[in-house]
Amino acid sequence: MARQRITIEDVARAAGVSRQTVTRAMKDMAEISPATRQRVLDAAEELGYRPSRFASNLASSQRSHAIGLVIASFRNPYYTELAAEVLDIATARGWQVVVCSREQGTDLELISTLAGQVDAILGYFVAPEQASLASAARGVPVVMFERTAAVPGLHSVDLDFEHGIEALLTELRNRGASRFGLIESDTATEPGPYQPTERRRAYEKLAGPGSLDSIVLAEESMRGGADGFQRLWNDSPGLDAVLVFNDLMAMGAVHGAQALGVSIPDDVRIVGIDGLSLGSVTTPSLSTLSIDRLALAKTAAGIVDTLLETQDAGPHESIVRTVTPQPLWRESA
Amino acid sequence: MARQRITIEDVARAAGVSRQTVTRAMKDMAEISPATRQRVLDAAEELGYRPSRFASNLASSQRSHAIGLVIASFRNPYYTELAAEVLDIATARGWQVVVCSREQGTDLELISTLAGQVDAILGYFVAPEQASLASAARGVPVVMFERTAAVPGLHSVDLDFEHGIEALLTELRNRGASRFGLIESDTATEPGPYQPTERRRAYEKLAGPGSLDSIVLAEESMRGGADGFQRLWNDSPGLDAVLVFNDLMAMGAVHGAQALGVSIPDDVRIVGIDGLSLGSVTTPSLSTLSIDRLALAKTAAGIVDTLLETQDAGPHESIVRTVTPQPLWRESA
DNA sequence: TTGAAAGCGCTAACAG
DNA sequence: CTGTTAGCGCTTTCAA
Repeated sequence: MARQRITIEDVARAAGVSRQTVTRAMKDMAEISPATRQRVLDAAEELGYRPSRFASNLASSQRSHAIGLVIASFRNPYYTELAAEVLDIATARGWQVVVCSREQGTDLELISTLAGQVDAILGYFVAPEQASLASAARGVPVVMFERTAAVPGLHSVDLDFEHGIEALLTELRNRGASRFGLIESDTATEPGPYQPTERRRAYEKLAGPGSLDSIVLAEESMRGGADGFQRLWNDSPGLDAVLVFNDLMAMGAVHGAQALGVSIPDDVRIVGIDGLSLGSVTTPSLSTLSIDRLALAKTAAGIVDTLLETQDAGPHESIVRTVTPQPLWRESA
Repeated sequence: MARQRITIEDVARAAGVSRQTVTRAMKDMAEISPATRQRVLDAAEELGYRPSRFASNLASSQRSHAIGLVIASFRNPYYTELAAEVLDIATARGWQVVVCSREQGTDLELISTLAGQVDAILGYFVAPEQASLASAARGVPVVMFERTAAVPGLHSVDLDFEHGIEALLTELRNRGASRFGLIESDTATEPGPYQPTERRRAYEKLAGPGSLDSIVLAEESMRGGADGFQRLWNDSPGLDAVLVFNDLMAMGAVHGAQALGVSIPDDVRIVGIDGLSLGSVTTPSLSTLSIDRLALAKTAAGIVDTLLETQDAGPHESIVRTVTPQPLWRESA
């Protein structure tokens, strides 16, 4: 037979008082005599009483807010630093944050689980099927990073890669580069057919026909970057600049190049995307298209503010905001 | 005037059905006609209805579990990798995880807030006053990392630095080192008087009188490590081995040494603590006392399992388990 | 200073 | 297939 949970009722009985008196004792309220207070506390401790967080939240009027955050991985500092920013902002607002990584389930599973626990969901989703995401969220607003929201109930903080990459290419050309390569992530899309990322599309569009010489897919890790660079270098001699999907892979690419005896930035310029602080302490330090994670977090939080305020007014049209990455020139390019 | 929350009652009224029928529609239950189902769903969408997670969790018998995790920082991969392990394990058990960093509040504040939201708390705490931690937790069990629990309601996963550091020193001596230095964290203790960390105590005890030549305090970051090394090197000529509080600082120390033209490991051996995977891709790669984060996470989860099972049987004596770090020899030592 | 009553919003067990 | 009746465990009036 399963032991029943110990409730406030049990404590009240044990201490010979009413439930209300137990509440008074537990919450250090004023109107209670020290004697009964102590008696109740002892009884509670004796029984191992622990208030139900669901019951107390239900009964009390001042609701607590919680948001869910889904990052792609805990093994990439970009995401953990973003999580740090989100946590700071959430803390300032008194929100709890439930953090998950996309490695723990499919988008739909994660959203569906979180929807039962939080008031809003932020995160990185693949989102090929936005309608199903929205329905999995059962009315809980979802703010997606780097995926333009197109159905009600979903919202987004987009990244304007076109302008960022344009600035990058212009300066790269000024510095004498003319033959560009790209190392692209092979896992940035859901299981299923590979789809070019927005980074790639922006790059292809801007590099112009002929000037973008070669593209390889690689695993989204440092090792993948090293490997990708070596394939690229072998397949496409004469490259003088390589853009890499993210900084982690770019740091790997630098390693891969060094292992081949290729000098950076003399033989080839390497540029990442993200703006990790780690990139400033490598040798050479990493040039990159920097994404302002604080701005991302703030923007997302602002959307949630709006949504939470109007949450009783019916369904909400998509809110779409944009953050523009900025080139950050260091030594590798 | 504040708008009231939209409840299941409102939806029922709007759709002209009972509350129970609304539940049936929302949860895709069997016994309902497609027509009314759709009508209810439409009404719910129209009103922007979102079920209260507190009410539904209270009412349904199958409770959901959540744990809180407090890490020291999101800027140190050691902690985020630990978080990744904890998340994996929690996910496998169907637990939600609320993550916080110690930068967001004092130990007491964090514990007190989390106590209202979760069923157990894991984390890094300074814990000079264990009794107050326990009382802030209001009966919610707390599992501390690297702090031996000494009062009921608190539990711990300790690290056995003595054995780990002993192995480290023995091998370092075999390799010819004899004059040791230590770069210690200045922030590993709560605001207040500095207290030597367990790492330092173990090191001092084992290095023996006279063989431990110099100790500096430095900020717990890469920059702090670089700075610490330079002070140490200037103040204490003749050192041939330096142990550093953690890998991040050790990587900084390596940089600091290189900036001074000091060769590693020829002029001085540098050893970190943590076992970050990042340490394998630096130049030179970092030797370290590796802490098995998966083991830490598993051990903590095991304690929580025990606690959750017996949660109705009264208060719980402290459970204390230990994990022993292992030397990991790479190039820097 | 304490107790009794009335919900919070939802789900579960029954009836119909 | 649908509605009614009870709670879940706690907090909040309001009396006493």
